[in-house]
Amino acid sequence: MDDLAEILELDDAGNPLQGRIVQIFQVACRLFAHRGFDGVSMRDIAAECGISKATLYHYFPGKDSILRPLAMGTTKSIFLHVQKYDDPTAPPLVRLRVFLVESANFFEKFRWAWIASSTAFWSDPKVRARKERIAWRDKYEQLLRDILQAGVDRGEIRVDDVRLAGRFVLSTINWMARWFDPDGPLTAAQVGDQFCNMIVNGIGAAQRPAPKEAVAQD
Amino acid sequence: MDDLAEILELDDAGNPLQGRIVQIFQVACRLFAHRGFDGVSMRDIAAECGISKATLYHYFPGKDSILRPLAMGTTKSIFLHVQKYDDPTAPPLVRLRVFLVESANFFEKFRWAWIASSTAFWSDPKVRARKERIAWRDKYEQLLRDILQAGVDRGEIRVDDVRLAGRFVLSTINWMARWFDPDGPLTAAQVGDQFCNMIVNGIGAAQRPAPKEAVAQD
DNA sequence: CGATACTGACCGGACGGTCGGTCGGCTTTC
DNA sequence: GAAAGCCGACCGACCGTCCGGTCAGTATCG
Repeated sequence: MDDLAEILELDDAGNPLQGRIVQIFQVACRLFAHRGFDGVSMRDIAAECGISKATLYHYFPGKDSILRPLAMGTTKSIFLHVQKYDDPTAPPLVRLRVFLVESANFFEKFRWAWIASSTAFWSDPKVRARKERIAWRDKYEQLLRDILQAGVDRGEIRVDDVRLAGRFVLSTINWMARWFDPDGPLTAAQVGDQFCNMIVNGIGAAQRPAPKEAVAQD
Repeated sequence: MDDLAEILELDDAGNPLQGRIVQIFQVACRLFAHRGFDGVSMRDIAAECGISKATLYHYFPGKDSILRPLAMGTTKSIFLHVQKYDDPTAPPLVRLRVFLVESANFFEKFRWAWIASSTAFWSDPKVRARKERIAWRDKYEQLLRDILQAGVDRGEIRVDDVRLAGRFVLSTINWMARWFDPDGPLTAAQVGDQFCNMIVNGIGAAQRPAPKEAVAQD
């Protein structure tokens, strides 16, 4: 189960979140991930938590206010997580690998929150906490672009369009939410690592060294 | 506007679909793509078509029966479309490029149907015409894997795991639905083409020839 | 005692879906 | 050729259900 307390904001007084609130977040984001925001009713959440719907409203003023911290916390935390592991002085290809592997690690650890958060983004383009959330998302994407640009500047990465290349890289991570099976043979980090190999070296076999030699492995 | 008549099944008598039915499909899939299946009511669809809700039910027995042919038609048609352009005797790297570019072309032409269809798949994993639809989806993915495997067998593609590589390739196409702007500077086909460059050659600049030389260009 | 956790009953409204019926155009019949 | 029969397109009104959300009240606890 995702340890959501790590990625959720503290309450107004700065105290850690109460158990019941964390439970509601956990239940809600698991349900949102499976059935989508509109497919989950407040009754469902309350029942799954073993409390009445009125009690749910005792803790949350509305349905949106359950989703918003989830989406916000996830979007903000993945940036902070990846940034924490990024060493701007390291070789760009190493930074790129760290970016991918740590994004995958975050995805695996907070899988339900990630999925709930991305479907939320998708299902409702109008009002749900867009601005601040998009700002964090942009920082995340910008970090990737910075890495790519650094690689281009150093002559270690060759792309025509850094923005397009950034979307190319993010596609592979973002789409994992649709098919990744935690019980499958590979961990998310292993998938991120292999994706990085393909991103950096390509899958073509034209005259070039074997993938292992092209970039540092851990 | 998507020309949905191309990808939708004919009626029971084999006649082309009536204008009103096509209109309903077009309106519905545009709305589904924007707000999600659950975010669109039958009233919305009827109002957008300029008819009453009762008339809508005159043509369709239920809400699901609007979505199902859309999702089915899209999933089936993209396979048929890509297969039509695939030449199994061509070099695998050329076939891969055709696969990507034609997938992108299909996406651009039937953008709303594609998006509506993929959100539908997502929002409800239970009953909505799963079996047959998944069968077409599998054929589409299998065609890509066949291309990759052919490349591996000929020594023109180097991957550890064809299935994982297939997901890698599909990620880039599937995620386009989330960011592609038809009014942007690139056509979908151009994006697919550039993605193919990155997939085949990688973005690393390690000692290897320039992308243009590594694979045939049209 | 007051504050907090909690509840069942309830509300207005939107949902998917149904029903009885109107209307204009096309056949059929004499 | 016109009356009769028919049919598909269409509509307003309505149904039961479930939604998000509210509220008065109770149990518990420091």
